[in-house]
Amino acid sequence: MTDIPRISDAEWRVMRVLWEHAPRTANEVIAALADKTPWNPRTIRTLLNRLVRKGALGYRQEGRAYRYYPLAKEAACIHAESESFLARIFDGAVQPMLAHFLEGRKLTPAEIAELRRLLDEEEERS
Amino acid sequence: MTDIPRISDAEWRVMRVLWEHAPRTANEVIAALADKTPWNPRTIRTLLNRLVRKGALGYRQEGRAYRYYPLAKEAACIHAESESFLARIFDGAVQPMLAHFLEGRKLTPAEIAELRRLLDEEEERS
DNA sequence: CCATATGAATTACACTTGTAATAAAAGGAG
DNA sequence: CTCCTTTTATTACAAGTGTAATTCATATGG
Repeated sequence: MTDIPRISDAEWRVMRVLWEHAPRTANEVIAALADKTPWNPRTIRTLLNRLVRKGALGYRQEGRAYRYYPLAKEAACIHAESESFLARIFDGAVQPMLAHFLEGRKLTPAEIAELRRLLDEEEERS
Repeated sequence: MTDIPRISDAEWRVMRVLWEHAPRTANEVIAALADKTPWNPRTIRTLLNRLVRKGALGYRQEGRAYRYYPLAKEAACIHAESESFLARIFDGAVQPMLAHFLEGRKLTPAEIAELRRLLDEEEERS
């Protein structure tokens, strides 16, 4: 589980469903995605299958169906993707990236306060 | 130019070189990437070609060679990619994304100050 | 016990991507 | 004018992706 499988765009949608709550059968995953995506159930089954092969999901047999659950940890996957994005688009420079997201974006006062708090923490640590 | 071409990982490296300074010949691009990537010059020429076909680059003939320059605007591409990343990984939620990047990351005091300033601005605008 | 329906497994298929090699064109060295 | 070199254009080729359809196995209703 130390090596993070590379998860594609469509696959992320599936992983998020299972990170949110697991284990789930294929049909439950399909139901959860029904109103968020226009995907054919076949497509979702294919994605589940690929994720198992990649080692991102595991499953337990239950009756004639499977119950899937994540093997890859959400935090680790988010971290990997974030670093990859940062390197790709901002050449690894955090500050310009943060500036980009702050600029011209509407945040609630509460969110701003929370971010300030994180900055304070960050400052203390150094 | 309103529709942003989808630029791949390797292609981004090339675009960044040309956004930084343009127009440039293929050889100049190759030289600029020589110490940053292990790519064969052929590979870089292929990427230039694909980017032209995608409409991300244009070129002027100059003697027997081309001088390439960006057609897609950097800011627009960065924006598109950032939104796509945000949607994909954080389901569009900015605050958790920012929190993720702030946590456990080393920023210089100057960078922290700059981010505070951006938060102030953000606050004023609302 | 058999046909059907349902789930998983296999196969499909075109497009993109990484990573080049080869072909074609055209200007400069002799 | 002809050959070599340099540059662009075309072709290659496997892996990954989006998006399913088809096949295989099996539990369940009759």
